[in-house]
Amino acid sequence: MQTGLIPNVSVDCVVFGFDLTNLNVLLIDRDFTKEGIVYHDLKLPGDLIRMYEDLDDAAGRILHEETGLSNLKLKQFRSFGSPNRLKRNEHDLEWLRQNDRTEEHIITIAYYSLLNMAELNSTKLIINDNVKFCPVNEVIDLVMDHMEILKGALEHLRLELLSQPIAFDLLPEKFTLSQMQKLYEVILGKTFDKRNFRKKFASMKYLIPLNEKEVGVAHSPARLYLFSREVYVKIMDGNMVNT
Amino acid sequence: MQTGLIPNVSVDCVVFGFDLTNLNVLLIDRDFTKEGIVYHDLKLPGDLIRMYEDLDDAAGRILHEETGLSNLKLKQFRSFGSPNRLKRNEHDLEWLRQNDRTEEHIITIAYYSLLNMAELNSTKLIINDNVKFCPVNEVIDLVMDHMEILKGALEHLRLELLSQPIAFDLLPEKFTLSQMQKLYEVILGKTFDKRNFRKKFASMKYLIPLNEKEVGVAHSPARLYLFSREVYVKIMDGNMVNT
DNA sequence: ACAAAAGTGTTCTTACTACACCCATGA
DNA sequence: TCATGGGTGTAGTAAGAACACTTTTGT
Repeated sequence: MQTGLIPNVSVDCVVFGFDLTNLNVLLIDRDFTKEGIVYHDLKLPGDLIRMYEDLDDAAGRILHEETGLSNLKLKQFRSFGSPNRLKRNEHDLEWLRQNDRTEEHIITIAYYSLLNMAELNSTKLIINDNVKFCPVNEVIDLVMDHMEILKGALEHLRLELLSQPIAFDLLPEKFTLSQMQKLYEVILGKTFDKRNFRKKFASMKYLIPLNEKEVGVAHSPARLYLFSREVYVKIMDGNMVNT
Repeated sequence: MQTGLIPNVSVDCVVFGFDLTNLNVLLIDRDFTKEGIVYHDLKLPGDLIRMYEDLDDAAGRILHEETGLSNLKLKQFRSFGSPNRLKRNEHDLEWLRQNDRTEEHIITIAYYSLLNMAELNSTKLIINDNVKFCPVNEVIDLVMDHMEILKGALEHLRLELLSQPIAFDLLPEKFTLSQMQKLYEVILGKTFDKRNFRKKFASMKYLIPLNEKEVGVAHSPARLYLFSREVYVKIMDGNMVNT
């Protein structure tokens, strides 16, 4: 009974973060030397899973090991198993050669996760200095098929945003409606009418207005809101038709 | 360079079929003898994939090998990788023991596919007589975690039905609106008002009414319709806001 | 005083809901 | 002639889209 790594199965994690301006994704620098020149290719956090390890557990463990982040909700969204997915360009081939891994066929299960960057420093820590958030729309090239995985995650994120209350995982605990609108605009890539946007969400009972206002802004401070998951769940249970 | 099977990665296929009355799923009889008694456990089509084989290709190949069906659109919908997913009950354990596979940890990529049973006999063939369609709501027990996979596929099917034109993959080429309504009712598990249902779909330009009627029914024959994927694509392209 | 964003209503159009009867056909 | 499903319209309600100005605050 072997208990090492499974050589053909990995997980990769797409961690999105919102800094109230841009949508960002967590990337790792894969250092790589060829003919004396150091290249800094970027990859998603991810690695082979262990024998007898649950997929979701593996995703959490690997993300923690590579970045220091923990307690994130990770959700599987797709698998990638093309036999040449590791060999997209010359850098990939060279890296595989140097690590003696040119004959590999690895199937990866891709996960995605959402995190609010505004509260990152206080509660969560990123350990390695080769780990960083990059604005999604500035990411133009990643290692292997990681660009495709990122695109898949984005697509998935857009669909989820329209049907699930996931915006609040990307926002600070207390947020303004303008911040929320900005989030929707950045992710969906279009603008919304302010009045219609506010009217729509004002009708949602799980958005709790606080008697508190923004501080430190150079204009009229906006009201802060809170997302109540309890209220959300209550409403959804009521809507359930299927027993 | 080994080119055999990957021992830790499989695909499983959930093939749904509609016979104008029930939603069915394709199952395979896993014969299994214990203490002289033959058990007929049911499983989904599925097997280990080959080294250097694409996941989608593997799903098509394995489904063809086990059932004879070919040219189905297979779509990946989720992975299952719990370390004890193969050992759900005593039958599973005994089967694994007899096949000397008790130490396995297999990650499976689950696929689903839709097929119209009315035209099955003429264009597609099922080769093995241990393969059969069973009404989904009569399936109460499957091998290993296949029940969970089936439930996941059903959930996925319901969501897709509400947002994609997949009903037509389950219907004959020419169909009546009542057949279509029946399909929606069976899959979504609720009934619809006939007038509202017809009004809604009458407004969809990609449903082409024919000057043709049902034959061989013991009542007033209904008009037949056709789904035009060209028109559907044209309409969707027009709606695209994202460039 | 000015710059920057907060906040607020009305009208129109479109989609969904509820609901009941007569008609055409084959047996 | 009867049983079976085919086929049809209206009125009410709810949700989304378009559209512009005044107020508050910090600098």
